[in-house]
Parts: sequence; structure tokens; C-alpha cells
Amino acid sequence: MTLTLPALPPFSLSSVTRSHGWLRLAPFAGDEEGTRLSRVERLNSGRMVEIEILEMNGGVTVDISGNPSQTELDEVAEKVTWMLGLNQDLSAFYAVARSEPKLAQVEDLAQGRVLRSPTVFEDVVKTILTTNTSWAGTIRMVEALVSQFGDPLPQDPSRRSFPTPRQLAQLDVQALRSVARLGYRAPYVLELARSVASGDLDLESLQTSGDPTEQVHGGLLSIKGVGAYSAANLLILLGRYDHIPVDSWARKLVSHEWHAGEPVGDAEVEAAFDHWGKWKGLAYWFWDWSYQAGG
DNA sequence: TTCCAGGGGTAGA
DNA sequence: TCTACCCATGGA
Repeated sequence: MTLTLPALPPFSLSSVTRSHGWLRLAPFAGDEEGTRLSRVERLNSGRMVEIEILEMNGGVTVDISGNPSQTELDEVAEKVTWMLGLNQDLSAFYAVARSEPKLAQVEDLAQGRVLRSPTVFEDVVKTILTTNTSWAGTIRMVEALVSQFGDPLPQDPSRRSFPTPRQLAQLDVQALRSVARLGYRAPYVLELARSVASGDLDLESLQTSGDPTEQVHGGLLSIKGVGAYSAANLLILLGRYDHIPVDSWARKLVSHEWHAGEPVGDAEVEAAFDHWGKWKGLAYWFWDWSYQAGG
């Protein structure tokens, strides 16, 4: 079964999938160029499907394995729309970015959307697993969570979905330490899974929440394992760009660009992008993208 | 062996 | 608010 989903222009699938490293984290899979994105998904009905996303003129096509119902197709459409930010309007960002040579590429390349997981829960877990470890470590930990605790695709059991809060909540800290090698992050992930599974914490409402950003920010910071860096990173995924995820890379970027290679602190990073106002997080994100790409 | 990686929680000031 | 210290793991 194939769905066709339009996107607000400008749109480029590869610009979304290459917006950061999420494409490399299970259960996402895709080609090097980012022109094909697939994953295994467990639908609300319990059905396991593989979805494969390809770019078409003005949007994407979504191939779904098996013979899904209309309700299941609607669910996939909603998830893909969220993952790729198909209905995001970034024209105001492009308008201000035109004045900055370092961001000259964003409109032409249709950059600005950032690849998201289908659930906020998955993005919070993955963000926690990026902290104080190497990128290779993040890939390893996420892969372990999926391969050990996710649900298998019937026609290819080697491919699995991201575990649900309920699936992780029934584990214990020892399992997350010894099997998934999460280290000290294990209790954070477990506590998060349990509070979401029990209904005490509603993360998914953040996808559509109209609450003030500072309120959302505070809520994210109250999650154990989520500090300033992670909260800012998650806000960007939620389409709120008021904070910069200051980490060692951000300090390196700002040091190189504005401080002649001298070490800088968090205040200098914030100051460097402050004039971008509500777009500062996005300006940093794609400035950094350009910097890493060799610009 | 030592160091540290795209940080964060906690205690103590 | 700020600082010191600890945290598990794996790679260099």
C-alpha cells in the first residue's frame, strides 16, 4: 500500500534526513544520500509494519508493508507528517537567513526541518543517550534497546521497532545496564519509561502543545537525565528554537568562528546567536551544519 | 594506564 | 546561582 503526502514548500527529503544524526539511529535506516528513509513501526492496532519513504515532487510517498486498514494508514500518515515536519512553514526563518551568508544555503537546500522520531518519548530517550558519550556509543546503545526490547517485523525478525514505554517500563535497571550497556543512564531511561507508561508524564501532547516555550522547557528539565543541552535539543525537535543546545561542539564552533580558537563558555555561545531571536536555535543548527560540511 | 567523549545529578557553599 | 565531584562505558 502506498500513501502520498504533500509538504509545504520548499521541501527536500534528504535535507530532512541529513539534518542531524538521527538517520543513523535504529530503527531508522536509509541510504547514504538520505533519499530513502525506512523504519519498522508498531501501530496502535499492534500490527507490525515496515514503512519506506521516498521523495516525490512536492512531498513524499510512503510504502507500507502488508495490507493495512484505513485507520492504520491514517496513523502512518500522521506519524510521517510529524517525523518529517511536512506541514512546517519556515518562510519567516528563510526571510531572516537571507541576510546571513553563512546561512545562504538553507532556503535553496530547503533546510530547516529536523528529522524526528514518531514519538517524543523516543526522541527523549535518544537524546539522553547522546549525553557524555561518543556518537558511536549512542548508536550502540540505541541499537541495543531496539534489538533486545523492540518488537520484530514478522517477515524479517532481524528488524525491530523502537520499544514502547510499556516495554521498557517492565524491565529493571540491571537489564538496561547489562544488556543494553546504558551505564548510569539506565535509571534515567527506566524512570522516564515508567512515568510515561503509567500516564504520569504525557510527552506526546508536546507535539501539538500551545503552552509557552518556557513552560515546555521547564517540563523537559524536570525529567531526570535531561539537562540544559538535552532540553534545548528537544525543543528544536519540537519546533521551538529559543534555546541553543550548548555542548562541546557548539563551543568549538563559536570558538572557531568568533574567538580565534580561544576556549569559550556557555555565555559566549548564547551571545553569538542571540540576535536571531526566536530563530536562534535553528540558526545555530544549520550554521553548525554548514560548519561541519566544510563551509 | 590514563583520558575523555556532541552532560547531568547532587551536595554544599 | 555556582562549583566540585561523581557517574558507566568503550575507544584512543
